[in-house]
Amino acid sequence: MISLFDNLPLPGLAGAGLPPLPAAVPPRDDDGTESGIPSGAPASDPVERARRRAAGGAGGGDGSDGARRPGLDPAALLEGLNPQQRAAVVHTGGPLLIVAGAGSGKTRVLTHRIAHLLATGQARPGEILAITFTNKAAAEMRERVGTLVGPAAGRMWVSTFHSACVRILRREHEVLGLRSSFSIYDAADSQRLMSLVCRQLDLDPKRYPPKTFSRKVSDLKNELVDPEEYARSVSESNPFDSALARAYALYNERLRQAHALDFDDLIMTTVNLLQAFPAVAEHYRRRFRHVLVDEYQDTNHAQYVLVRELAGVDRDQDGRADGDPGDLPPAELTVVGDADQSIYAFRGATIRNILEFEEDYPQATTILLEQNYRSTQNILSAANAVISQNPGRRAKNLWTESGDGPSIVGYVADSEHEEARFIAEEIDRLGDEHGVRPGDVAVFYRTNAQSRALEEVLVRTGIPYKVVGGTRFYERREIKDAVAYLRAVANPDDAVNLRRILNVPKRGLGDRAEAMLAAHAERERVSFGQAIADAAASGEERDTVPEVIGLTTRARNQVRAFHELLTELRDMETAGASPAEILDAALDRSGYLAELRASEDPQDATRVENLAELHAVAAEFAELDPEGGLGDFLERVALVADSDQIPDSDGVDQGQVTLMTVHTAKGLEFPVVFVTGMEDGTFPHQRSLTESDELSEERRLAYVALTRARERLYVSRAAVRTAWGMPQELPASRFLEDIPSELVDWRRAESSMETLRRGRGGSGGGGYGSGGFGSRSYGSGSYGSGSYRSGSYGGSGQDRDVRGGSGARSGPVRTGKLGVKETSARTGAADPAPRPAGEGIGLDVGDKVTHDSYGLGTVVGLEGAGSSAVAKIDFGGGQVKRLLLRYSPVTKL
DNA sequence: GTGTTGCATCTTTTT
DNA sequence: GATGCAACAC
Repeated sequence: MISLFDNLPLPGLAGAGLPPLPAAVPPRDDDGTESGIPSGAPASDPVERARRRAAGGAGGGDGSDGARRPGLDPAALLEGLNPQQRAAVVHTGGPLLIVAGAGSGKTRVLTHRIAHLLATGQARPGEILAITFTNKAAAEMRERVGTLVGPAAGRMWVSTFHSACVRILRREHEVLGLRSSFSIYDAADSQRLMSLVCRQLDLDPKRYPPKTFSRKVSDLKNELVDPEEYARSVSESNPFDSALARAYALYNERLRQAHALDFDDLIMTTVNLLQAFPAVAEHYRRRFRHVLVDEYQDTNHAQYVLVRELAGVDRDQDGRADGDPGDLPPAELTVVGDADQSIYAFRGATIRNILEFEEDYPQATTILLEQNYRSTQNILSAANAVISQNPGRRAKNLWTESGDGPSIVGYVADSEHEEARFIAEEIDRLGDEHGVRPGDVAVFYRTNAQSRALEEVLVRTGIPYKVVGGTRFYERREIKDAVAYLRAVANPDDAVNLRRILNVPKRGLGDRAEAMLAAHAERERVSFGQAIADAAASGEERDTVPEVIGLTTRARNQVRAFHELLTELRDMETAGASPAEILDAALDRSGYLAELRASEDPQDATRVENLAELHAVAAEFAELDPEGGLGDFLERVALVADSDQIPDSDGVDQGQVTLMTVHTAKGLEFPVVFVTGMEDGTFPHQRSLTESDELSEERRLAYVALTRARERLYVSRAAVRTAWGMPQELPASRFLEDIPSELVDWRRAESSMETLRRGRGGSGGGGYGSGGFGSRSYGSGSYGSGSYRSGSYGGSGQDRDVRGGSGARSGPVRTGKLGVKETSARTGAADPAPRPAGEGIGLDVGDKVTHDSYGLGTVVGLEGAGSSAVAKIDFGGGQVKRLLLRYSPVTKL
């Protein structure tokens, strides 16, 4: 009986450089025999494990099984580990929680733990499921385990939540009524579909924005709330909620008709599958005896349940109908995470999962990893100080043996351009004086839009750089168009993608034709793809096929041509053409490429290049995985992320400075890190200022940012930053003030404006008459190469003086660390005169105001309320400014 | 049916 | 400042 299990076919090892594709999943013995297997030996019994292997031999001729690999010595795997790490590696038995602070060697522990399980015979490679969040993390883990245990690592499942689910769903697609080449919709596709749905339901897009609905549906799916359940829970008197309930139901129906799953479905559907089909669940539980989850703090509810289902934790409670509860013990569960690095609550991650792990799993063991192997003590002390301000947090204190290191360098610029200039000069100087290569340097920002100013300066100074993230490759229009063609080829029912390309490039099939086809599909209860086929029917077929009414002859001819194109491409696929060849044909025969080439628009030239790159990706795919079909390629494309494109740090060349958001930076490290935009309103982000939960998340984000640095850490802010096309004045980030001042060497401690204000009678009362210094002070010319620049390179004595004065820095701008919400109306420089009681800001449209720099103006609009209130003020001469009242020196007259 | 213009919104963060 | 969408003109 046991051999049945042992003889599971092994996945091929083709495409060694690539993550295994779903096709590599071993077939399942699903005739029910499995459930009848008496479990003589609990999987966790090492002796039995070893015996099995010795007796049965490894299945499928895997002479390279890890345990036979010479040199895989359990004791050797423990060398160089500290006591806590070691405990985590050797732990056996119940669930294990590893609380791993930043830089504490988490991946090392995980990989060594896996290798140790194999070396001691506690597990065979095929029994291991390791789940990460990013493909990059998965690849790294696979590679590092590979170096420890050899090719046997190829038999483990090391993948992201999403791709693990796709692998499972692909195998089980029949049970779900899906074609195996089902489409995966990304956020943009989902929104498109939601727009169609909302239009069909006649919902006013102003009151019920499809985008909001799309996000809400995503949230619901992350909570495993299906449309029926949601409809039940919603009160009909609430128009928004009931509209949402209807939209959710129709949206899901449309997805199903299109044989498509959205991102959240991948998890939710897998959970549903495992819960609804005990035999399927049992198959995976038997297979995966060790489940390891990385970044556990970022799991959402659906992922949490998925882990429980896979590990078989809840078996006894929820329904093993076969009445054989003692059969299969739960898999051994290891989760690794750090609540302080949870930065994805906004998309449903719940920090609860890690905080309450011990309650969820009463037998759990917890191991804390606090020794940091990455950063200097100065950096860690700063990070600790910032994160310690978060309420309700489990105390944790990172420490290192590597010494204090250089001071953290702080810099206050007058504008984002000045900030960028400082960074560029500093990178230059570090290169000259300390041999720092551009590749050693990373610049972080809160939002992608901030990369612009940095890029401008880097281009000008000739420092090589690379922006990671931003508008992502697979979200570019031309790429989405091209991929839509491939999706439509692979999945003829994929309505969203068919509609996307129906008139791309232009073939005279506009809204009207599309509507007619959609109406036909609805009337005849067929898919949109079938409607196209019906319209294209000609000659004899015409009699057997319902007519698509309302199409002009011309439109019908165009639809026919479109349909023929798709048919040709599908024939190519059937004939075994590679994804690259199909892509080629699609772009060529549709005329898409020709249209771009003929275009005058310089942007279109870039588009052609991007398509060439996509083609290169497809060609490379075919090379590495010759067996891979169109579906495999599309799956790969659907599940890639930005962070996957981050170059590995150990390039031989000088490399490039890496620019990215803090979110993207998670899990990475750099010798030199610049954390930019440390302003209240930028980082922490504006939208987080009023919610303490969100503020906590911002703080964790700051913690992540600071702990990326190995040796040198820079924090900088700009007193004025252009956002929404308008300059805004922003005070120092509260996170800066949390950093103990003795750790920071302020190269420049306040902005020109702040210096002037202070000089003019300062923080107290009425120094805010009409502005004597105009907008000139924002320009780059008014200070620049003068005194402080040389100061910044000069002796540190002067720096110290500046730092000494930094206490005053927060004076005029923001008072203390009081709750923002309560004090916002009265804080800030904007308050020389008492404000009228009641409405916090006391401004109305039509009021006359003065502004310290812009002079006299009239309020022409008000937006937001409380601390985020913004006024649109016309200062004459076409100057209409949007000002965040809380921080703007505006006085009502 | 297509192209242009003006308007609104956008700036979190991602598998 | 950019992009996408809706309304309008051709």
